[in-house]
Amino acid sequence: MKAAATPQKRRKILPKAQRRQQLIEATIACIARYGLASTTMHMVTREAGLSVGIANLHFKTKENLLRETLRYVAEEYHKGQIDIMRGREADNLSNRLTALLHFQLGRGVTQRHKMSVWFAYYGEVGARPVYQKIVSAWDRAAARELELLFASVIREGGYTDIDPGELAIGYAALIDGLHLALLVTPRELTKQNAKKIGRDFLRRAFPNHI
Amino acid sequence: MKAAATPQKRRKILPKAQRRQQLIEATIACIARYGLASTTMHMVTREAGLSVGIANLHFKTKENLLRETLRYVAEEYHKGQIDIMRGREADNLSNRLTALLHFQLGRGVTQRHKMSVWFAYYGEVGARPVYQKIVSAWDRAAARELELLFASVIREGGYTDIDPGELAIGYAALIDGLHLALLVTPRELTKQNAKKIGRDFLRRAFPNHI
DNA sequence: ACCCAGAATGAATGATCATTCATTCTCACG
DNA sequence: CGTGAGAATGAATGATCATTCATTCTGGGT
Repeated sequence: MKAAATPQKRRKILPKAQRRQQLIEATIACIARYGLASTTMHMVTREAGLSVGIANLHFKTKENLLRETLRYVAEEYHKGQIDIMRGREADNLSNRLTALLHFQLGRGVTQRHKMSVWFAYYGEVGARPVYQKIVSAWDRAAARELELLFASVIREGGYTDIDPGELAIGYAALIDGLHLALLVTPRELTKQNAKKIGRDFLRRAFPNHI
Repeated sequence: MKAAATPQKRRKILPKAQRRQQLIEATIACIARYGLASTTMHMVTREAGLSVGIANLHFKTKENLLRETLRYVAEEYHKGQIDIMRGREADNLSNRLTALLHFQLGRGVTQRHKMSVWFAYYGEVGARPVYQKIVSAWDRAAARELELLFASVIREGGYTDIDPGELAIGYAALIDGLHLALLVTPRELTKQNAKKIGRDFLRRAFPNHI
């Protein structure tokens, strides 16, 4: 008697770029579920529905895979912000501020598994200079863009006594802190409320705009 | 010929509480230097100048040691805050706000290795419910205290249109975010500047006090 | 001075994991 | 339809690590 026929998954050959993407997404899923510390190559490749060896084929080492995954996540988040800040559709500065806030605290970004991945890497930044370099490069780019936006708002509103650079750092810190609060103490803070808190921050700085 | 005499460290017997403390501090040092993921029991016990077996003697497992270490770190930080907020010396509310800010962004708390440990654990919160419970318990306590302080300030200043609970969450988020910025992009933000940003936040909310 | 409860040690064990590579399989191309 | 370049596989390997426990050592009690 033969063993019960396992539905024999047929091997599929795909372009390199596609496999890399698939592995990066599996990595994100595993980090969100099990944490950066206990994510193994077996988990990642199983999650992707592939064999163990595949990881080595496309990314030389685990370290490489983790690095590329961070690059992907960082780019996704920061590019999203920058696109909104540079956006031409919302020429109105008030609308642009609001759109930014809604992106930063909206459904897409504040999904628990996305924030988990984000902070998992932040947690290793203190010990891994490579991660710090990747994150800080994107952070700098977003901070510059935010400073420009705030400078425009300050000019338009005739606000005095506000340094756009400092306000940008403060606003970015507030948003990061709200993400952390949503992750750590979700019971105490709804996304709705987080948005209101962000909006209040902007309103106290730019009362004529918000 | 005998081997070069290693200075033969004499075995020392100490009370349990003292050894536990010693191991927790060694754990903190290792996490700060190598990260939570790659900290091993050998590292920790070597850092403490003791043998490997000692860890199992005082903490049943590695998981226990890490949990107790988080408890220690969380308590240290949050108790420091709460003590200031409840402090009787500074009966003046303005002074109390300032003292709090100086503690939160001062030399003691913002040391790189302390923030590293803090965020290392935050990074695992998404995957380890135990960590979340420990951190969120302390967070809640500090948030309640901060809300009371802000409520007093609001009453004294006759500020309208401010919800003390929401402002407390916002302020706490800002401070967390500033810690993150100090850790990730220290080049872009001095502690001096972080304090100014925190102070500006309070000033915009409580203009008569700051 | 002696003893022994239990604190401390560290070599040994077994589990887990990243990485390798001989082999199998696919499919674009002639 | 046949073929070979190279994509994909997964059992095997060796390294690392948490945990164990037989043994050694210490110091308070007598």
